[in-house]
Amino acid sequence: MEYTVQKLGSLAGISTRTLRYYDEIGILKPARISSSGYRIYGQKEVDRLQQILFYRELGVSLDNIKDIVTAPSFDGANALREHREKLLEKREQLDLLIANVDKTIALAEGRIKMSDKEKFEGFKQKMIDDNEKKYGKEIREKYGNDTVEKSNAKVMNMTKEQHEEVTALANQVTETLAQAFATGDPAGELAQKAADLHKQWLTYFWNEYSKEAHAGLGQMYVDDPRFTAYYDEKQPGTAEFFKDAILIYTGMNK
Amino acid sequence: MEYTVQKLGSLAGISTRTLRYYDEIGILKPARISSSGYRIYGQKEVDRLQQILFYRELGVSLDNIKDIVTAPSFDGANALREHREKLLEKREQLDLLIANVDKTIALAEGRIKMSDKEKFEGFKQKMIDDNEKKYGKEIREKYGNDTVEKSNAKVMNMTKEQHEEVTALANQVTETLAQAFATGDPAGELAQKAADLHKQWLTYFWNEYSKEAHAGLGQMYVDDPRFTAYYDEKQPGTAEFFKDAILIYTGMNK
DNA sequence: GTTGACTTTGACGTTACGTAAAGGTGTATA
DNA sequence: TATACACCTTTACGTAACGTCAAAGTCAAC
Repeated sequence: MEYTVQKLGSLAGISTRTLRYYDEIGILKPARISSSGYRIYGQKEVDRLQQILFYRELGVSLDNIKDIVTAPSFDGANALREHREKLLEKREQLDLLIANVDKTIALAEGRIKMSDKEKFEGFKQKMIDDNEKKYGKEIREKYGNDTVEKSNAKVMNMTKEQHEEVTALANQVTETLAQAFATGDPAGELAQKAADLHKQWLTYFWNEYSKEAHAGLGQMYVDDPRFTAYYDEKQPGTAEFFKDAILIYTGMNK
Repeated sequence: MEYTVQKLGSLAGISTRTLRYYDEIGILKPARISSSGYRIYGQKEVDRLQQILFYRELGVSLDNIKDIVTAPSFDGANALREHREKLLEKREQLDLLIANVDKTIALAEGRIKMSDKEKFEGFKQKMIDDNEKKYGKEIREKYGNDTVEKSNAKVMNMTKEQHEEVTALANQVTETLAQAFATGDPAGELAQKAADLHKQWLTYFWNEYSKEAHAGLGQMYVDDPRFTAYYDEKQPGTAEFFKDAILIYTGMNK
């Protein structure tokens, strides 16, 4: 399939001027020029434009995009995976912002108070950078959880301290579970510790704890696809593993 | 609390030049000018800057932001709610992009094929607009679910058709449940229909269906805070209601 | 009283295009 | 065959939201 500027433009949702500009700065040159001087784009160019728009969406400068897509060692699949990572980060940033808006609405309605510093949380990339320095890459996963928990805290009307404890516990569960999964033994010390942390976490939400309900929840982690996806995101099989660990922990594994 | 340019700048994560620019275009003027000509900002200015950055984050031009925040009839709380709506939309757009990246990775690995048109899905606001026209506002909720299901489909290695069926079913469950909740009767026709649709949905993921497991899952929707938050998002109490409906449906309500 | 970190007002530079001007091309229709 | 009209071209200036100097005044501390 061959495209002129307008055809490619409307396909990709961008202006013809943009395509000419991309030609000008050498980021996307047409496959060939027709006898009358028209720009003609082909399959390769379509794919490349897709790449360019991906990165543009992320806020990467065209200059940098140029480096990325023209690098001879350009590994498409790998670049996409990195790209995906960045999109996920951006979504987390967005979640923070949304949480901030929720808070601000509550503030406007006089339900809570906010410090000046808090008012800018979510805007600042800085915050995330700081966390990255402290905890390294895995903080991203945590932040995802954090955001989820934050929204839960809202539903649960938790105090700030309670919420922090709960978040810390949830992180510990995730970490311990990941370590435990590496051992492969659901009856092992780590797996049992994960189950115990999970119990502690649950007591924040349950009025009374029972082994049966805990075991049931473990089973559910395998039965409900949403949960399976949640736990298996990093390591497929984690949900199943966790279920086994909880069944052993609660003594319901007969 | 009073702030100079740098103090306010570092608080909000922006440059001093930006603050001076905002003064210049009349979007954020300092509370007063010190005897030596320094810009001094107060509480009102902090709050206003927060508003400005909110809208900036959304991609609103400073010109439009000016109209928004200087309007005498400016309803802060309402503006925030609209803002929140837009952020949620933006997140959905992001989810689309992520889905697209996932697809493209699959493409790169030769697992699927994609049309040129599909390659630009997620970039184009147009698509979302089209859907809005067709289905109205509630599409947003659906899209949220859709995205969730999409990621699950990936985990489950579904075919495209299966995925579509599952998504449709999930939407029906949500809709029927919402209608049923309005009746207030978990034993009523609508609630029982929701439970039945939920069963159908589950059979896509479960190898064998049992009333006990289904009832257990219903109970879990109340016990696990993440699920409660999920179902209660639109209407608090929905999770509890759904649990009751499922217990009645499965005959396990004794 | 002199650093050094702060502030001020210009003023020009930058990115990623938008927009208009002036003109050539392709093809359907009168 | 003319002409209408939607397409294409290059050239060039305009723009938004700042970044980045430069030159000069201010403030607190040693």
